[in-house]
Amino acid sequence: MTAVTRSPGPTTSVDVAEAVRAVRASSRRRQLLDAAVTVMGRTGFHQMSMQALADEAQVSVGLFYKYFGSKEDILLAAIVDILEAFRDQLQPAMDLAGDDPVLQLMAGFRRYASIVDENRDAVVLTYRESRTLDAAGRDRIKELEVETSAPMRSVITAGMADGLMNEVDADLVVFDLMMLAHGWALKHWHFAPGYELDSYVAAQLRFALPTLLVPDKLDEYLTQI
Amino acid sequence: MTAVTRSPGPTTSVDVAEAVRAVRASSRRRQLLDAAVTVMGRTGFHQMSMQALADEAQVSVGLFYKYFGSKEDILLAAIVDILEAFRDQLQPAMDLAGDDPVLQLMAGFRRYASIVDENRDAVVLTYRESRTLDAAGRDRIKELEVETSAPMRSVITAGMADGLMNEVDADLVVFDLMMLAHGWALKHWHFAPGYELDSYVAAQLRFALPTLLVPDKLDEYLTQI
Amino acid sequence: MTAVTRSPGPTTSVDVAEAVRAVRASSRRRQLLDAAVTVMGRTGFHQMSMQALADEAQVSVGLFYKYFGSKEDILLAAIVDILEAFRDQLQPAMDLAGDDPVLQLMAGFRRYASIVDENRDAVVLTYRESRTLDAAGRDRIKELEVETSAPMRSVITAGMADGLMNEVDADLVVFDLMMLAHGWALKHWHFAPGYELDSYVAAQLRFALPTLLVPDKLDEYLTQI
Amino acid sequence: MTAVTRSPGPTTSVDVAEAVRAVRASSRRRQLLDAAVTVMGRTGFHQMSMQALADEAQVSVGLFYKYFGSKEDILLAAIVDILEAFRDQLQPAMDLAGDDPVLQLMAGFRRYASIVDENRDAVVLTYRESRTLDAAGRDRIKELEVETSAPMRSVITAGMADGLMNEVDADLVVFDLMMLAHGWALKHWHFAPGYELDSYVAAQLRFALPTLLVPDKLDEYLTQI
DNA sequence: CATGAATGAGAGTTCATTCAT
DNA sequence: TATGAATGAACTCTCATTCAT
Repeated sequence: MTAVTRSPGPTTSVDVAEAVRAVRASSRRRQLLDAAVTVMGRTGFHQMSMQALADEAQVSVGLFYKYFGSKEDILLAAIVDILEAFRDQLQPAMDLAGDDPVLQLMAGFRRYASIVDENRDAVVLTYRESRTLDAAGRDRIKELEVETSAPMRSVITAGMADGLMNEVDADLVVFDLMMLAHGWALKHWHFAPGYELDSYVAAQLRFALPTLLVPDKLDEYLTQI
Repeated sequence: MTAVTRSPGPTTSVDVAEAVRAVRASSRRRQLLDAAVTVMGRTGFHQMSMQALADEAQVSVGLFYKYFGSKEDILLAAIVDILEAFRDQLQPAMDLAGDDPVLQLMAGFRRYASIVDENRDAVVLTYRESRTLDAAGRDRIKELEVETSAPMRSVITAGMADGLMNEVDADLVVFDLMMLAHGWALKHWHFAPGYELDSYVAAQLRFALPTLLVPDKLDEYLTQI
Repeated sequence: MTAVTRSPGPTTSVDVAEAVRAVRASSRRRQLLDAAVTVMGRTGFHQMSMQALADEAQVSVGLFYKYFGSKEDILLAAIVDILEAFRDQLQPAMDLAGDDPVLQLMAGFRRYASIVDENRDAVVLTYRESRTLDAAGRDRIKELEVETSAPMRSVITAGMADGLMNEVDADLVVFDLMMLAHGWALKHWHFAPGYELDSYVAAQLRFALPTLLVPDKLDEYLTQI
Repeated sequence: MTAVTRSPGPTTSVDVAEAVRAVRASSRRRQLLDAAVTVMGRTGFHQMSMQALADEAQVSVGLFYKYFGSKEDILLAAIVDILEAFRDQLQPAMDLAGDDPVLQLMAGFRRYASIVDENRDAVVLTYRESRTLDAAGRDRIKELEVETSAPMRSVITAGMADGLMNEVDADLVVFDLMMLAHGWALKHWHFAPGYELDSYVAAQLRFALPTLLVPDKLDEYLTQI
């Protein structure tokens, strides 16, 4: 399962051999990281032995130590990976929604939730294991989370400036939206029987939009959910 | 720190000596559990060694094994402890708020959030370590969480029946409210600089009430937050 | 094999229970250290696995880590142990030889060599493994070696002052004597077939004394070897 | 650092290309061996990883396995290398000293010490790591050491036969001289601050010659040191 | 009721060695 | 000839658990 959708990056291959090696190395890294997320999702970080991890990835234990400095490094890499996906994919998805701040916000939330859905294990991981990391790792995570929240926050600020949205605490609203999206992973045991991702997103938008929109605008958007 | 406010329980003290012993035993248990929550809050369950735990509680390692069957038992006890506090204290707090379902809901959320505040370590623990438990333990947790949600769910159902509240997905709303309350513990690093518990509760109520109330009722309640 | 002869130390047992525990602990430490020297003598420090060590000492691996911080600590303790034996037992042995500096020196060398003989493994260890230690450990060793050399150096200085001995480089002579004594352990494979400890000591004294004594005094002492 | 001065060996170059290859191979071998001695001198055999060794030699790990069968083989080769230098260079150096057995012995000791000086790391290695080798390797070392001692032993025997030297245990004296020369490497931390190689050699000759020479001959040679 | 010395299985990590390129 | 990615056995060290006192 290679859930994290990553941007390919420009390959200005000066040296072919080196490029090939780099690609192979990078795909190796992905393979290892994916295996790690899978196993951690199944058993948790601490219960995961390096041997079990190696078995899952179908490589030797030692190989992990060529790509990561330590077991904890693997955890950090896995968490940073998913958080970067959030950060990098939110703005583009919102841009596609046109100029309307409300529609942009809705698109942002929808994309956010779908990334959560594609990486449920990894999202749970960010909650479960961030305290496992050292201070530097934790700071990196918090930083990424704040960066991720930026596009949705600015669109709310813009909406308020335009008079489209009520005066709210934009920062709080954004973190609430992110938490509700995380809920799809965190409380999946509870929601999965009754919801699909789409219906969950729709329900949460119906929950959250009323605080943002004046009554007469609300209906207009609710029908578009 | 004995954060969990627990109901005293009926003391049918037939034999004084036995009662004293029971109390001491129970206070011992509390002492040990409090120490466990403290250490786990600091380092996490897996990083906590039984020796460190014994040092924190100022007793020997062996003593823990008189009160708990295993290290994992301690974790389960600590988590169940906090979840029982939620379950047992929500209804009473809501009863004190009178008959108005909206005011009851607000009181319930407020009480929920204040328990979260008093047991931030333990709440984070429920997110971090529930996967550590075996299936039976996890089921117990889920069960308690569902039980806890009952009072708030019924009051919303009642509010909708009375026409006081909009038609919403009551279950989803309750879980959302609980998640937002948990947010005070989970994202404390983000919210603590800008919020006190009271202002956090007020802000979240302003966020959540619009979805529940018809516009003309909304203002009336918002002023009471 | 408990080769290192150690001074018992005063036991002002205020608290009997504690004293008993202390004694037991100290004898444990000796037991573990003796096992370590034995195994290291057999296989060398790096080839010695902690499991093999535990097997030799007939205890569990974990127990070693209650008494020593790390494998390297065991090595340092073993080396320091033997070097302290040299340092502590040389002066007393020399004092027993009376006032004559030459006789004192001979007694010192004889005692030094007999400690070497009783701790051949440990002596070889000091040569083989001192580079294994960290800088602090190596410094401790050098310090002890210099301290050990003090009694023999002063007796030579005294002998020269009295006119009993020729003018020599006292420090060099002492280090030479120590190296020749070490030779009994280091080159045991070569000397053992032809020498007993006593004859080795005698031969080395015959080798070393001529440089120290004027010809007419020499014969007098050589007959006493 | 190519400290070991090695005899070129007979180059019966039938085929030039092959000779070139052989030379290159042999210089490769030297390069690898020198790197090994350097790293081992710095860190010890066991602490030296093949990767560190390859880095030092600026080649790949795999290449070492073209020239040596195993890591232990490298150690053996390094030790044998230095011991062969001793064995091969002692007799020629002594021959240059003329016919006088005493002067020959002095020249032998001086050469021996200077080889020690040029290969301090390697000499320490022979003490530190010989136990690391298997029985066959250890036997090879002992054999070489005995072979090395031969020229000095025969010159002493000759000296005694000529009546130039006192009756001594020739074998013991030679081993003592070698140990004292080794001391320049083994106790370099102690002697280096006060001695140069030359003054160390001189001091040790003043220490050792009195046992060999009758008093009236002694002065004559001491002035030539 | 309370202790803490002792256990030993299992963890993360390293590294000599191989082999396809 | 030379590389270095990959292996996996073996290592040191930790720590939950027990039990004699």
